[in-house]
Amino acid sequence: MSIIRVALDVPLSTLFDYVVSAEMRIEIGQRVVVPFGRKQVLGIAMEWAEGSDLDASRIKPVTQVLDDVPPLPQETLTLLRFCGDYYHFPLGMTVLSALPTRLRALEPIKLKQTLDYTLSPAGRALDLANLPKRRVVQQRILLALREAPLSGAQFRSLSPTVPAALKALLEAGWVEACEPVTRNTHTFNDAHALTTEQQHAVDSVVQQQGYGCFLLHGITGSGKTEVYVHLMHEMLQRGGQVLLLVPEINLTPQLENYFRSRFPDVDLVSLHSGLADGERAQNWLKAQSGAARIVLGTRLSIFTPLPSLSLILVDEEHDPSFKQQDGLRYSARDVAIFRASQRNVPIVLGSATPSLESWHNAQSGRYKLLTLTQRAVQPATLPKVRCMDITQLPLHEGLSEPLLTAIEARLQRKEQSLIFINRRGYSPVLMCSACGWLSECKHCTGKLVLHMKDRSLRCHHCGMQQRVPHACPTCGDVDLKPVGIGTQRLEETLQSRFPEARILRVDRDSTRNKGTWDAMRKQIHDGEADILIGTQMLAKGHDFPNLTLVGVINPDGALYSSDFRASEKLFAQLTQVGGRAGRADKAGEVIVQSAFPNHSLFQALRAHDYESWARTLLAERSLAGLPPFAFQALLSAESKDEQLMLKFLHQARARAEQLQTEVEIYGVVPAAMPRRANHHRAQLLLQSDARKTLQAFLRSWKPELDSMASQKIRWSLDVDPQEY
DNA sequence: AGCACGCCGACT
DNA sequence: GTCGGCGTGCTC
Repeated sequence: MSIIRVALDVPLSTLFDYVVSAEMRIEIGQRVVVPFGRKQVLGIAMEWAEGSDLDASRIKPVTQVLDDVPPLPQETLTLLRFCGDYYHFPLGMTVLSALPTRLRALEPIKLKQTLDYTLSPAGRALDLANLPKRRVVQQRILLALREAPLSGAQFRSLSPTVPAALKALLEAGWVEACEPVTRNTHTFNDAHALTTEQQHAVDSVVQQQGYGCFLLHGITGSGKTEVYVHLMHEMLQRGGQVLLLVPEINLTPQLENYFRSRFPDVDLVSLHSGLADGERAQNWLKAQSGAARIVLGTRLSIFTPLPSLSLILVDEEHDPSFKQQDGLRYSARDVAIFRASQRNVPIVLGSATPSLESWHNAQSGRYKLLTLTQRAVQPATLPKVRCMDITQLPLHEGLSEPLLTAIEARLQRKEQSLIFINRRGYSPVLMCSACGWLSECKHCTGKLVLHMKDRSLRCHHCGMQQRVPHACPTCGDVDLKPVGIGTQRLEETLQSRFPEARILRVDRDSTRNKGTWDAMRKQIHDGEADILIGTQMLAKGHDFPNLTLVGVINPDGALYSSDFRASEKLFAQLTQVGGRAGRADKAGEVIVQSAFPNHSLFQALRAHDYESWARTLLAERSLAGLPPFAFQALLSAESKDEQLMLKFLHQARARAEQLQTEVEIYGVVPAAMPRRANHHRAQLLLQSDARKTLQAFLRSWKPELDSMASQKIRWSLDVDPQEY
């Protein structure tokens, strides 16, 4: 009697044993349907077992083996085991969360067979001259097929109307589907010669034998993408697959088009949460089969099986969105590095402002540093950065005169300005001018944000919404005033100051509807907006060639934040928004309004000197014994019952101390947002100089936490936390 | 996580 | 006498 151990989507660290009947064929990595409790659930066959600790009578048989798709390769299973282990997350949930939703369903999936097309005997005999002249695309297809069979991707590069023409030709019986042909050449649209620096970067990676981690540090506009393209080209020539990880979904469609235009006949798929379940599964399967040669994806794509993976690229490696903030709290960048070493292939981390973790590793020699110092598109220059001291300047609704003058100059020159502000809504708070009452959320620690459009007060943390009161709830005074500036109020102010200007506000409120952001981007590109007001959404994204001014409204919060990474993030963010200005042949300008214009952060920003800034921060971190000089784990808990939640954390802390570890155990402290949606939240930080020590500790501590758990408490353990 | 079982309060 | 609250425990 054989027993197989199956991973299931349950919060338990164990696998589950099932009996496999003699006639049932199961391969490791296959999806299986098994009885669990009173339901049938989907699992992954992980390993064969010699026997079982359980009484034979309790072991149920596997219901069904799904052989609709190939099994997950052992390499992927090993990667997932590593992740479950490293992030101390239940193995079954780790494995299942790596699968596209559609493949977690009990129903088998129909694999869309990717076929090539070739001329049928009839098509071969056809005289093209007899074809109606107007059927240009059909003619082009037939002509191309005389040379060799073509793949879907190659067809697409012929004309956008290929699908209809192909359908007609298939119906006419001139063209027929055939088994895919293996090709070892592809079309590469080489844009222009690489700079010496770019060439050096490409050569270094190309010459790398086996695993090697490269940090590609290149200022905005220095052509990191061009390096990626050339690396892809090289790896494709060698017959390999390339995985490119990118931060957010709102960028993927454009990037996808871009890479398609550079490799018109290469099979490229994208993987991100914006895809429909079916499409995502099909793309995933295309990657798993090896048919997709380039895979472009957000963090979730790091677990995709790639049989001939030969290079991983992580663009904007410092970006916080690579870290998952719930469930399996993995860092896709870190998993990517593990995967590259597991696979023994090179990996490139690219950024204008690398994370201090990566920078530190590059300094110590663990990573190989590749630097791009020149802007690739001449004669573009880096934007000039000016800091306005808002303690010395009068402000009009939050805007300084120099900034307003600069905007006006852009309007006259028919150029675009971008005002970057980190608060959406009209104003971040409503205040009673009589008694000082502030609009606070009943359910959270946060303030209610005033939204003028629908005259509501909204909580950005729990989603609570209420109408703006007519009078102060405490003293009854009717003089309620908005305090502080949000995107909506800024829009109003600028509109009254520049009545002729076309102002576009880009934030989560204005782009909520699907497709809106795309439409807005087009508007900006076509020059149909003069002033853009936006939150961090606008910091990333494609170049707006006519944009020459970026204004930053009071980013000071990060300078005295309790989050020790706040200033690192701010520098990256400001560098990124600054990079939006003056990318074409027009010089750009960045104006930052701050109460601390001489802060070292702004000095470094003005000098475009990431390196000295990183040196300063690393010195501080080293002195304070913080990451990257230490490794952390964070236990967070929340509950409606504050006492119960605190009891859990204190008990967890006591157990940790009993474990006699060298790991430093901090006190139980309230979370950054101590109350959210009526849940009280607190946390406990663990730290060690050695990853190993921390991991060993967590391994013995985690089971204790599991046993202390109670239904009323939600808790999570975050290894290498990025937010607190 | 689900989903049972199980033991105490207000209802036909 | 039952319906149903959510505390506790198990799932191969």
